[in-house]
Amino acid sequence: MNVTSRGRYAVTALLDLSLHGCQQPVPLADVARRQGLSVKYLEQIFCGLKSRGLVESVRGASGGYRLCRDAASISVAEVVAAVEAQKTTQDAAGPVHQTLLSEFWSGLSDCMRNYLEDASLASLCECANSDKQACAKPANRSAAP
Amino acid sequence: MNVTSRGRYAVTALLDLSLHGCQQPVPLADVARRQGLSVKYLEQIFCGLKSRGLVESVRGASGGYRLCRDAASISVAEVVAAVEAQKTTQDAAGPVHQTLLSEFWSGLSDCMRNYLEDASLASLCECANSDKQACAKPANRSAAP
DNA sequence: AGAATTCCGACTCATTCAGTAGGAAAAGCC
DNA sequence: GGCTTTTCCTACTGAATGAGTCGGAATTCT
Repeated sequence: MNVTSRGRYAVTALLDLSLHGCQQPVPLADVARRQGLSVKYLEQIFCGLKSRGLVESVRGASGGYRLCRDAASISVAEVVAAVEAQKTTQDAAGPVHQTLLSEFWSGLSDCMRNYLEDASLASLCECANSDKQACAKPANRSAAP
Repeated sequence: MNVTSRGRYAVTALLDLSLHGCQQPVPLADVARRQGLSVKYLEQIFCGLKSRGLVESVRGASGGYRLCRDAASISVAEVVAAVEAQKTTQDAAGPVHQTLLSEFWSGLSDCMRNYLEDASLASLCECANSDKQACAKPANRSAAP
């Protein structure tokens, strides 16, 4: 179990998607502009997201991405796992040198997983809206180099 | 918050220390032999452990390392932090791109920290002894390839 | 004096992270 | 039908980090 910035970006991007995609697909260019990321990097991330069935894509002009399921039913754990899984699926029973401690360490993973499973995209949206409506505003965000 | 294999080795090594060091210091060569690690690598790890006041050293022949405090008062969190801190102290408020999510991610760190703070070296020792007396017995442990 | 240890600092090697780049295929729009 | 917008695919780069090695100096016991 490991969370890198790629995983955090994935959550950010999906949050953006769920806030802005009311039904029609959202192009990555929009997400990129709003969140200050590169389209190319987002493509990579969404590749993993799609292969895990979290989003679906519409190709061609006026295409983009859309959540496959309700935002309330998508946990952060799933999102992170989707993009983390692209590279390696470690975290198995791997390095044997300490069988007696392996339970303890896998307990740590479980602990993290639980935390991430308890949060859904929808619940984060609510937080975002009440705390500070950071990314809810499509306007007033010019390209700042 | 991040746990690498260095942190896991540190816990392993201190566990070994607390099982075998009854009062006199334990040389790293012994730990290395029992746990299948290199002395050089252990030196590096114990450097961090010592600077955080978890162990004390005795130099020269028949020297070695000894726990500074009772095994029950040393949490795994401390051990991990000690060797993790050697390299970088990241995990601060760093990458700003998502202020709204930063609380959520730092909550994850807290979650991990709590888990690691709840376990002491002593408690792990007990586990080791009851589950399977892996390293508690100085005898009947020949080098099994 | 000699052996056993910790101590110190540099060094290597592989992997992973983060991000870029270029172009091909698909689909809407005029 | 051609143009544009988009996803898709695959490779590449560059920096950081992790894991571990190595050689030798300082210290202290026997």
